[in-house]
Amino acid sequence: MKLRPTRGKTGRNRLSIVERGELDLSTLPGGLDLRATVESGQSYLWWRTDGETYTEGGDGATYRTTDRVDGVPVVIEAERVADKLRWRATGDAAPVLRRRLGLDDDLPAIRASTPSDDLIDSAWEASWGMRIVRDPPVPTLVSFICSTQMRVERIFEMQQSLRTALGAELAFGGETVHAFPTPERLAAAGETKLRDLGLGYRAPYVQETARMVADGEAHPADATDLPYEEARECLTRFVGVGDKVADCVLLFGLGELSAVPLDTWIQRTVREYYPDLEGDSYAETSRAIREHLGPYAGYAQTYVFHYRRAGLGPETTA
DNA sequence: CTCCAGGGAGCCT
DNA sequence: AGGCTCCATGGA
Repeated sequence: MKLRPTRGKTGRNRLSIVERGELDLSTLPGGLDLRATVESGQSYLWWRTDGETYTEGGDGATYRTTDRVDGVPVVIEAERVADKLRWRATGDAAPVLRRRLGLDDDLPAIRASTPSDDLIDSAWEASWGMRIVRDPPVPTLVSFICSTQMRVERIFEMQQSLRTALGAELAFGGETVHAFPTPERLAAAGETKLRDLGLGYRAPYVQETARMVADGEAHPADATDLPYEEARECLTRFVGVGDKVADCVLLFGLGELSAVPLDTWIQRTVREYYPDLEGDSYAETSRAIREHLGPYAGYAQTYVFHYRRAGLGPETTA
C-alpha cells in the first residue's frame, strides 16, 4: 500500500490511496489471455493506457477500468507480467478482478462439457485463456445499447467519449480517471448532448433507458435468477434493447453463461456450419443452439465470435 | 459513389 | 407473432 498525496496546480488538494497487488496465474486452470478477454468485444468498459485497441504489442498493454464496491467508485489498473496479473487500484482490487475477469471459471472443464467440432476446436485454441467477463450490469446495458449497427472499434470509442464527457472525475495517484457515467448523469445529459457524442439514433435510447434506471422504474439486475427466456424478456423492457442486446447483458453483465447472443457473425456461422440449428425466429434458433452447446453455450459462442470477427481463422481472406 | 457495422423501434398485416 | 422500413455515423 502506498500513499500518494498530490497537490493540483489549481490549489485544490487531492488525496488518493493507491493499493497494489498481484494475482498468481500459474495455477489458474486454462490461464488468462487478458487482451482477448477485455478487447474481444465482450466488454467496452476497459481501455488501454496507450490509447490503442487490439494492436501489436497488446500482450504487454496496461488496462484500466472503473467499478463500484459498496457504492464507492474504484479505479482499477491491470497488466499481465509473466505469470502474474499485476494491479494498482483505489482499493483492494483482487476480489473485483476475480469476478470481472472470470478467473474462477474452470476453462478445461467448460471446454470438456461443450461439444467438439473443427470450428469450435479452432476457436478454443486460437484464444485459449480468454474468459467471459462479468461487467457491472448498468454500464453493460448502456454500452450494448450503443453497440447496434456499430463496429467493435467504434463502440470502444463511444464508451470512452461517454466517460470523458459525462463521467465523474476520480483521482488515481496523480492522475484523473473518469468513471463510467451513472444513469443519473446520462439521463441528465439529454438527447442532444448524447448525439453530439456520436451516439446517433441510439441517443434517445440511452437517454430513456438511463432515466428508467435512475428513476427506479427498472434495473437490469431485475433479470437475475429468472428463467432464461423470462430474463431476456425482462431486459427488453429497456428502450433500445431487443433480443440480441438482452442476451449480451445476460452473458457479460449478469453471468448467465448459457446465453448466446445471435449477432450477424453468429447468424452467418449458424447458416454456414450448423444449418440444422437455424429456426424461423431468434427465439427458436437461440433455443436450438443453447440445447446443442449446453450450459456454457455463451463461452463457445464468445470464442467463435472472436475467432471469426478478429480474423483468427484461415478463411479470412475471402 | 455504395455498402456495411455484435439491431431495434414503429408500423403494418 | 412475423415482415418491412428507417434509423446516425464513420470507414472501406
